[in-house]
Amino acid sequence: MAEYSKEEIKRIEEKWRNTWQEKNVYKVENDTSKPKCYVLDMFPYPSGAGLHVGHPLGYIASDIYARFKRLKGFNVLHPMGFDAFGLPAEQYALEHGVHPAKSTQDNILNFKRQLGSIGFCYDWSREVQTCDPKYYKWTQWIFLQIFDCWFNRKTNKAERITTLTWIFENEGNAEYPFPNPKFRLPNGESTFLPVEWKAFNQKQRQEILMQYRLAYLAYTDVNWCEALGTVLANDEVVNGVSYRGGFPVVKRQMRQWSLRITEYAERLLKGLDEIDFSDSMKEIQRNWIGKSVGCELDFDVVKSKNKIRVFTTRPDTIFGVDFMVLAPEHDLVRQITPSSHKGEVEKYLKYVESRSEVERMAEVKKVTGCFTGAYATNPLSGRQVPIWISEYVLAGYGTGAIMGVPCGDERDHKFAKHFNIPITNIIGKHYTGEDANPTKDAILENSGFLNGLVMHKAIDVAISAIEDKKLGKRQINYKMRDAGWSRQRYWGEPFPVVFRNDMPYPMNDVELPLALPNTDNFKPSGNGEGPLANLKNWINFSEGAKRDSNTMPTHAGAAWYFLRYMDPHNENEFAGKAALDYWNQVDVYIGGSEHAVAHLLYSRLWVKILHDLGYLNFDEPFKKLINQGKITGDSRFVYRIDGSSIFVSRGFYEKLKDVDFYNDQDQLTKYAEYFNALLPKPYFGAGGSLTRITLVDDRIPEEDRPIIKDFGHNNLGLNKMSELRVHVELVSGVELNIEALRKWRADFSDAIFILEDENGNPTLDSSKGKYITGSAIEKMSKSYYNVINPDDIVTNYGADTLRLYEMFLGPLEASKPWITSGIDGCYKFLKRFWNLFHDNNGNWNVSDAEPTREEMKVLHTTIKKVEQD
RNA sequence: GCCUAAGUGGCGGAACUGGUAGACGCGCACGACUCAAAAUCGUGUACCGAAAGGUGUGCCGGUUCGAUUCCGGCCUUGGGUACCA
Repeated sequence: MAEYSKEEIKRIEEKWRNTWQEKNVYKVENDTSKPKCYVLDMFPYPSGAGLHVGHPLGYIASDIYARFKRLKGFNVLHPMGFDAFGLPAEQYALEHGVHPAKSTQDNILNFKRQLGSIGFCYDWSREVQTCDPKYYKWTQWIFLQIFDCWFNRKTNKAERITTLTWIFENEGNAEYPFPNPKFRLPNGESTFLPVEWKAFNQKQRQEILMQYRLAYLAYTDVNWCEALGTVLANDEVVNGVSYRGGFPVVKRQMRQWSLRITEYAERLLKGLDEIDFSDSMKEIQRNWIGKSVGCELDFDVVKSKNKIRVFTTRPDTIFGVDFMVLAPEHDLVRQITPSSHKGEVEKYLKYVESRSEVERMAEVKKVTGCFTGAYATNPLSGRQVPIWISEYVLAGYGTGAIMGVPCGDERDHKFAKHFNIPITNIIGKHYTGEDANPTKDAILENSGFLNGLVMHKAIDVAISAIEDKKLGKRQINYKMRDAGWSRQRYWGEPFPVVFRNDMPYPMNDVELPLALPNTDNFKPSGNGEGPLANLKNWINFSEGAKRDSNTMPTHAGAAWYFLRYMDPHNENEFAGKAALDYWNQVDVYIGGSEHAVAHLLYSRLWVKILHDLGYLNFDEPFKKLINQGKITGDSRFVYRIDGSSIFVSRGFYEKLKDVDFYNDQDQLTKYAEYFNALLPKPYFGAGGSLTRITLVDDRIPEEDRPIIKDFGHNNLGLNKMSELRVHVELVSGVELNIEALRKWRADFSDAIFILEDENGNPTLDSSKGKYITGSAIEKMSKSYYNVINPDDIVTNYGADTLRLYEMFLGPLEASKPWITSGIDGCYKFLKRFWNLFHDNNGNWNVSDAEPTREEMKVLHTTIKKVEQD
């Protein structure tokens, strides 16, 4: 066959890319009689690093599917765009003084060039960029729709605020309690009558409505990250440090926008049953929502009118309550503490306050607490139990108070043991006295009217009794919190509201977009306000009117971009009704599992709200989700003897690493002699006395010779070895290219490499032996020298080889290593395929002869198989 | 700990609803072409065994005429998650 050089590959691919572009072959129309298919990739954040081979994996899969569906007669929407707002561009601006708009555009151009070279069939005329004012106009508009609605728990959907004001004018709010049960009117009440509503002034009404709005302002505990100068969402905080950068995060109160996603907890949970996500993905979302069913009940505080309300999923264990625990932040702590215990309690509260989030996270197992001196009465048994406070009880979950059942709950058990609180056993031999047993299968003992019942059956009996006696009620709790929606950042969507008299009012549709003002000052203004606060004229744009100095999180633009693709140039609506109805749900959505909680939940939420408001006739955005696996890197290691510049091949490393370097003198002597036999002069040997052993470099004159390492044990100078990563491109397979390595890093230029020959013997002669490297599969990272850039593959082998090989690596969903050795196979495969239709000179060569029955059979079997696969 | 996915040759991985285990590729070996190498093409390649034959899908057991596939128990690895009462 004709061989194609790199230049020819480039020429051919360029030619067809240009042809496709000129002829608009991938342009998609909205009005067509064809059935639709919507194949979507998670749009990328255009980072400065460009694409690596992991990025295109999902894009290639979706591209193949889109192409297939198109050939099968579907009208396929297969767009691409950019999630272009975000923190990295802003940080880059701070460090390099480049405006985020500029660096973002540069990065987008680079991404588009890279995507283009892989030959994707996107309809680029539908491209969206979340930082484009024409786009974020509608992000702001949708935000205002969310601001303008509330969740009606009776109809189980979002409704316009006007329906709520009508209710307040006619019925008051008795039937529609505040979503936050702790909220009180200035008079201390939680309900009001229509006459009271009418008497409220404008600001008071707005404050009450704010309690119901699905996008609302409130003073909330937020994750404040000093280093980033911003607030982070819960899912941007991992183990008490920031997801990006790993900086410490502390709690802080700020007036923030939030989305009342908790109102949708149940619908978000139920919706999972209707959509085709992987089990693990659904499970992650379920865990995040964290539904638990149980009951709330009140314990009377002895010699006081106070009641402590607890939430429990195990009311069956109520007779096993040996103590109560309040969160340190609980409102009642100071009220119930008698003066005799005030000192102790205040001391403990101080201690808790001093504990950072990081410390609390790191020392989860540490038991701390303090007795308040007060007692509570068990409403069912009448028994009095001590009330403690402890940081293991969280203020933010349930009621911020628990009933301690040490025989059944591990944490309660540890607490009781630590503070010597007597433990009541209600589960007989299921409790050994050593560990708590959370079983539901035990027969209850010492449990009054529940005696003799199996625990899982007693749960319902106990709840019924509690409800009958009006001690409490059945209750469902969710772990999920409302979503913090303010960011103290520059590079995001401004909030389209105007503050008058400290309350926000929506801007008119015609005033949108509220453009992000231009500035060169991206520094956070400190004390919680974002860079926009530096622009005094913009913030205080007119008398008595202020703008919000925060911007929205990147999730905002990403929460609805899949809708904009349907009608990307519409200037009157976020997308036209006809387009929305036609394209409907995304049929296949491909992207990484790292967006499991944030992006997917917020997208689902926005779609549900827009559905409730009548804009969409579907209430789940993604019919099917496929999570492509990560492509991991394939790193290469060399083994350096510590403190020297001698590298041993892997075979010796494997043998030596198990040797006891301090005690196994015989083995070490063997290897030292073994290596010494090769080296220009003896290198390994006694570098000191028998008691003090040092490693020295014999090439340095003795008087200047520094002690490189002092081991104190073996006297051979043969020390432990370290693994060093070398660039994967310096290695073919596992054989190191030594000359390339010497050039790669100057400090390796004089290194000695002990090679291994076929029999595993050491040699320095490169014609007799090889340096074999170690290898490991780990994440692709610049610092691991294992990053593969798809551009290089396209240049050397062409786009088709890259595409084929990425699909060939293994199942789309599995994470798998990028091992370059296999790419030749795909290249050869394509060449052989090409040769089927071309002669030796590269000319098209097929026969027009009538196919035989046998040939037709093969053809159709193949078609069928390809289609099914 | 809990949830979840997975474990098959030297390697990446096939095998759809229980029906010939190892497709395809890498690697390796041999052969053809070549003065030679590369490229290309062909043949072989799960393991043990000279062969006949036997053994094999993480381990132990079960259901079945038949199990990589279903059931029970265990081991290992990846991912998620955790003072959530």
